[in-house]
Amino acid sequence: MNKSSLRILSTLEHVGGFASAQEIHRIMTRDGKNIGLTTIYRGLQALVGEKVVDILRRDDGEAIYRMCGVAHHHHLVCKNCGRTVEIEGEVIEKWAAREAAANGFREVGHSAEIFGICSSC
Amino acid sequence: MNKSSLRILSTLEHVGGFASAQEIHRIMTRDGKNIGLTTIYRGLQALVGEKVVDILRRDDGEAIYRMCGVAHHHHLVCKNCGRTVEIEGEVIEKWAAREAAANGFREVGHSAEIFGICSSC
DNA sequence: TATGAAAATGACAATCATTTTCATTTCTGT
DNA sequence: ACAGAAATGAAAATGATTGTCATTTTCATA
Repeated sequence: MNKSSLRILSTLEHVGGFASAQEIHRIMTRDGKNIGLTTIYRGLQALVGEKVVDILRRDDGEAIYRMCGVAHHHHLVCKNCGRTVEIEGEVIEKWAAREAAANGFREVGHSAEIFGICSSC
Repeated sequence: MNKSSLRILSTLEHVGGFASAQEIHRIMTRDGKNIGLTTIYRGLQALVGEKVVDILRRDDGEAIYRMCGVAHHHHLVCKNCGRTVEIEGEVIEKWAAREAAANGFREVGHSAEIFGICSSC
């Protein structure tokens, strides 16, 4: 994690929600932080690689970034015996964020559950 | 719905899953169908407007299209005013199927909902 | 059949986000 | 201080998508 990545991360933290590379660059430039657009792209790539930052897409295809939150998990529940398995749901987080952004929603949360018949039943 | 839109739709039907505008153009050109890339883009836009075709994004941001199926949808709900938007949830279907299979579950169903504050609130 | 307005078409140029290149600068350890 | 490595950013390249505009097609009506 190098210095500009940290500066980018701090900007991302400051804006709160999502921001595109170009927006981040505009903001940092406006605020007197001196940084090149190229460096922003590289920094964001690095942060995404380190899973510190999430990337998703606006409707027009522009990539937007946000700090990774504490990704909450979901449940797989047996309709018959009630056995519950905790599962990973990163795709759901992205889906929720993307759909919400596409429709102009803020302060987004979601629920998702899978139910079926477990192998023992 | 004009003639080229129909030809595009038929191509899309033929390929089955998803295809980008460029891919559709490549396929139609290869198959001797004479059509310009611009017309493909316009036709796809029209089809999306008529809700005959769905648009989504590849990871690299390229737009891909498919015929609207009867794919069941999900809801994006405003916590404040209750406004509800129907949204696409193909990723959810896949996620549910994959996680269920990984854990040996059968007869799988799922629920997923996103909630937040809509742009008017 | 002829005609003219409106819609459709497609070649080409423009736009815009993102990536690549490459010369220069900044670090890092010795 | 010095060499080599990593980081930086300006500018050019890339690639998808959109805009422009002259030409062609469609189609209702005379």
